[in-house]
Amino acid sequence: MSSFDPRDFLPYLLNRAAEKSSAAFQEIYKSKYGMLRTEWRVLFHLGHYGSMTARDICERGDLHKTKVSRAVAALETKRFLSRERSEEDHRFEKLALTKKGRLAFDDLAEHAEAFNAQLLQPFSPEEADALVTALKRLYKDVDVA
Amino acid sequence: MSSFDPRDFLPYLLNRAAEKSSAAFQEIYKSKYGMLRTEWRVLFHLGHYGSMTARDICERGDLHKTKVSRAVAALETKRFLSRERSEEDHRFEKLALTKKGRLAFDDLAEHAEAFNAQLLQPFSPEEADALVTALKRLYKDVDVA
DNA sequence: AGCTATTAGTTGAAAATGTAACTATCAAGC
DNA sequence: GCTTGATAGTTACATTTTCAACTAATAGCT
Repeated sequence: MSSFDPRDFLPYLLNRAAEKSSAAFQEIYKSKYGMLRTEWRVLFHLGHYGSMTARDICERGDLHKTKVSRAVAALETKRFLSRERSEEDHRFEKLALTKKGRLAFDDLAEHAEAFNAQLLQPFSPEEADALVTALKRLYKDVDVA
Repeated sequence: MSSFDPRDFLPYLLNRAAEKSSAAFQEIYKSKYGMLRTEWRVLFHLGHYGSMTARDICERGDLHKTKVSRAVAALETKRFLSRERSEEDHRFEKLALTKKGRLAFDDLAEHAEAFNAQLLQPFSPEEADALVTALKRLYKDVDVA
């Protein structure tokens, strides 16, 4: 038929690659730690950047606050993180990984790095770099009124 | 903290870009035709490749059959497509766009192409090409046991 | 022909997500 | 110090998605 191929449609290509790679990696944190996607993301942010508030995670991770709220609650129940109300401003709560959370993060971060490397393996360093840069740029530029 | 940055994690970068670009484009088919994401995808496949079965759409579009089943039902209700049982094999049904469906597709395909071009605008033709190729390759390579 | 395995597609229940409304706390202006 | 408005986070409800079980039809083996 006519027109341009749906399989060259960027949102479609992105979704496909995102979904498949996320699903593949999910196997790991799901089977080892019973985590959901959002929980894994929250864990990763806390592990990498250290203690912060839910709001920070929303911003940094581009996650909706309800998602984060639920993920935090779940992670707390499973004892991967703990909360502490801020003294100065009682609306905030500082989130921090527990020892268990830290261990899980250390383990998963290694897996993540290896997984990432594996994904990028077919590409040259320059290609890999270009891809990452392009994805970031794409994200930034989307307003497209 | 330590380890590699969660924001360089490819599944995350992909998800982010996918979600944002899909959401942006969704505005169009949602407001104009009241379609959902999966419905739009089904429409696009049928419009571009012509009549086919639900199964074909699943394969080509990498969509789960329940998603397609429901999207097809919804599109049929809205009179964007019609079904016809195959004579030879009664398990199959051939799906085809109605006139209304065809009009919607023609319109949306134009929008899609423009949207795609806009997404790729910040990139040089070579970069754009490299990106598309990389996304396809990425998708293909993911098994990563 | 008759039994078993596959395949196309649907459906129901459980899980996840998104939207919007809500609570609680703080800030600012008056 | 009181009112209005913002902000952090939660919750309720509707919509979607996923998973697994299901129907219906065909294929293949004996």
